[in-house]
Amino acid sequence: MKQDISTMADKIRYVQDTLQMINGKWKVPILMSMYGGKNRFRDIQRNIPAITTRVLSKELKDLEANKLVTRTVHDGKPVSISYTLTAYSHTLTPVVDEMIKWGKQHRKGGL
Amino acid sequence: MKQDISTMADKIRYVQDTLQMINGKWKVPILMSMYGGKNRFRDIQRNIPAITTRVLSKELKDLEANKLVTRTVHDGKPVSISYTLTAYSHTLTPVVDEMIKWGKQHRKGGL
DNA sequence: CCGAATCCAATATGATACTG
DNA sequence: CAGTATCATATTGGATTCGG
Repeated sequence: MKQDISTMADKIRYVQDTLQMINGKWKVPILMSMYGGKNRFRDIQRNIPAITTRVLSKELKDLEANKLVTRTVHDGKPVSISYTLTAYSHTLTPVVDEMIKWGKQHRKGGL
Repeated sequence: MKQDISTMADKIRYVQDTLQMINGKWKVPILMSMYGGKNRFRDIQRNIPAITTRVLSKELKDLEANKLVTRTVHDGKPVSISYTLTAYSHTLTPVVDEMIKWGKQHRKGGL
């Protein structure tokens, strides 16, 4: 078995890289709400309490720029637009799952 | 084996709770840099590239308010002050470890 | 050394209204 | 429905200085 020879400074840099991808209050919740498949803007918004269209719009653009979501325009009358998670975004699942676990066990509001 | 019956809305709330504890660019790196034991302000600052005293001061207060770190004043001439992690802060280890792993595998700068 | 105080810039978030 | 535009506030981050 190999041991982890990363220095603490390395680890801090890794974490900072991760944080840059999912920074802010909204990105992880948005990704979570999209797990099902195709998602329309309005549906995502309904799934995230209290997010405004302005913020959601900006966050979706960030996520797209980071290759975590894909935006697709479906022609038709009227055109519909859907957002889907990329395969890449699924690599974040272990991180997100640990965050869910922690929040569940330690939330202040009680169970 | 029990299944997880949390709804997506629940999970989103859990994650939001977690995010509130570790929000921002600095809290997780600060916690990581403190793993060794007692830490003085100046040492923590040295471990986190580019953090200023103002930010570190504020973040340490937040972390203290959230019971993740303890501030101790050691009498003497001159007095010295140390920060240590609480037992509670160690419950975040799985989250932090996953963030390290992800950052290590996906960082843009290459290995 | 350990911060607090001050000043300021940059981002993030929010409320509301509006367009195609 | 899927956003954009505008305005306002809040939070964060940074530079510098200063006191115990």
